[in-house]
Amino acid sequence: MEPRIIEEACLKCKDYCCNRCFDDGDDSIFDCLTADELELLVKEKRHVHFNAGETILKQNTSASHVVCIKRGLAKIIAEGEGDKKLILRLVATHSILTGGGIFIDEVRHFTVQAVTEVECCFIDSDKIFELVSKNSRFAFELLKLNNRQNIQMLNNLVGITQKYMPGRVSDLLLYLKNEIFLCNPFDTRLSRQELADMTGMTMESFIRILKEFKSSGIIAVDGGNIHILDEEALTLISKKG
Amino acid sequence: MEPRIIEEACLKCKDYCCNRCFDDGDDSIFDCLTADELELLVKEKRHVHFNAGETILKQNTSASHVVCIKRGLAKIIAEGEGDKKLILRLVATHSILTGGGIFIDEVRHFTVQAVTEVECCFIDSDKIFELVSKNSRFAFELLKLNNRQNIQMLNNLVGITQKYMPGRVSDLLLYLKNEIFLCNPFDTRLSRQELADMTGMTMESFIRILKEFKSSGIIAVDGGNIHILDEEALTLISKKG
DNA sequence: AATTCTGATTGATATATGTCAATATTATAA
DNA sequence: TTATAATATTGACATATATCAATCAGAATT
Repeated sequence: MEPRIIEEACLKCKDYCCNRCFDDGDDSIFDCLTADELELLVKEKRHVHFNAGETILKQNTSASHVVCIKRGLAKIIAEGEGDKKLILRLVATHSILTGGGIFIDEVRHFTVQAVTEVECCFIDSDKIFELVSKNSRFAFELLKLNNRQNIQMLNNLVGITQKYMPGRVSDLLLYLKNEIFLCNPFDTRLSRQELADMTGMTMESFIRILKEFKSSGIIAVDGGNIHILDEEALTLISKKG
Repeated sequence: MEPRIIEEACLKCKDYCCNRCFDDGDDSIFDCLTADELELLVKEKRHVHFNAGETILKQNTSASHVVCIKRGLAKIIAEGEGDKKLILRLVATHSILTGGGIFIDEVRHFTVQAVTEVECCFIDSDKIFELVSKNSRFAFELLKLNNRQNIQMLNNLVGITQKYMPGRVSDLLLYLKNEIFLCNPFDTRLSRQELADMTGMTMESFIRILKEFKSSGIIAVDGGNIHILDEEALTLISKKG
């Protein structure tokens, strides 16, 4: 992949941003843009740094920007009535947050909070709209992104409503390993409370299941560091509910 | 809105199809199409009739078509392991089903089943793809549709995970009145089992909550016919969880 | 080292919800 | 109409999960 004009522009604005910054894993949603379009997108973007724990986007505020996570890990939280929260998913390096409803009501339907230090870019939603109407391949990519999130949430919904706690914890552990950290002994960087909030259960209950798994020899746990020893067992537990 | 060429074509194929057939409530997703594009879309569409109970689309089959509901009521079901099912939402006259993952894996992630008699059109997905790349306004409309479903599912997820049964039943009743049937004493056409499947709870539990509401004077129930007497009370119960 | 503090763990108990079985009601067929 | 099945309702009971309180471990501070 040859470097693009945009790299130059980014060097100019001294935030080390490049097209990799907009790479969503295997195939970037921004790959289909021309140099000019990419330039348009990035020209007035703002590069922002967050410390762990800081709120990047807040639920119920107006969704005027799209955020690209350049480095770090963040959690997406749906806040319910009275403290109750559900962590929908994590977003890692090279993810794009189109936000809850930028195409509908321009209101964010969830909060995004930094888990580690996070480097990200804020891009004006208008720019995205402009590109959607200019470049249909880009629109297609956005549809794919949206679709993917839709399916993930569907699976989440079905899992949480139909499975017992061990099944849900299994799903979480497999998700962390296979989709977020991509390595086996992985360091979650998340508290027990946060992990529990990803499964829709209490911290205490979560800990109990984790303990069961540990004493069954399915996993090894040391603080936030989790090692999956028997992935097959987890898959099985996930299936049977 | 002046009639379009397509009406003529439809009279020809004798299924009374017209551009209204693609009207998604207030603003049609197909409004932005030119006559030629609409023609392309509808030319090879097939009009299909389903009896109540019949399966319109089946989960895990390939998503080669998009379906427009022209008349009737259908339910969208996420099938889990072993009989377990969750009814995600209902789709009524003038809805469009882009299907689970037409933009990703071309696999359907849910089943759609007719509740009443249903008249609908099957349109080739390829046609949709073609239009997305030809007409960016259409792509934008699809993004909106997708986004709306995403938000609805998010609210559903939060509700089901964070609310007690009375709150969930309240949500369901308000949904049925305000978003599906749009009138107050409404005839659900759904069995108690199906209603329960929309809230992620057991039929027996659902019936008990319904009975409580009835004896509190919040609703009146006669078979499938439900009359909301005190909507404020339901809203309150929904809020407090 | 002692002290505080925060997060993790464990235990005892409460409760929301599910399960199972019995009965009532309505729909369907003969 | 009677007979038969399907669905709805109710009750008694089981259990998954939450709640509350206590203890423990490690980090941070003094």
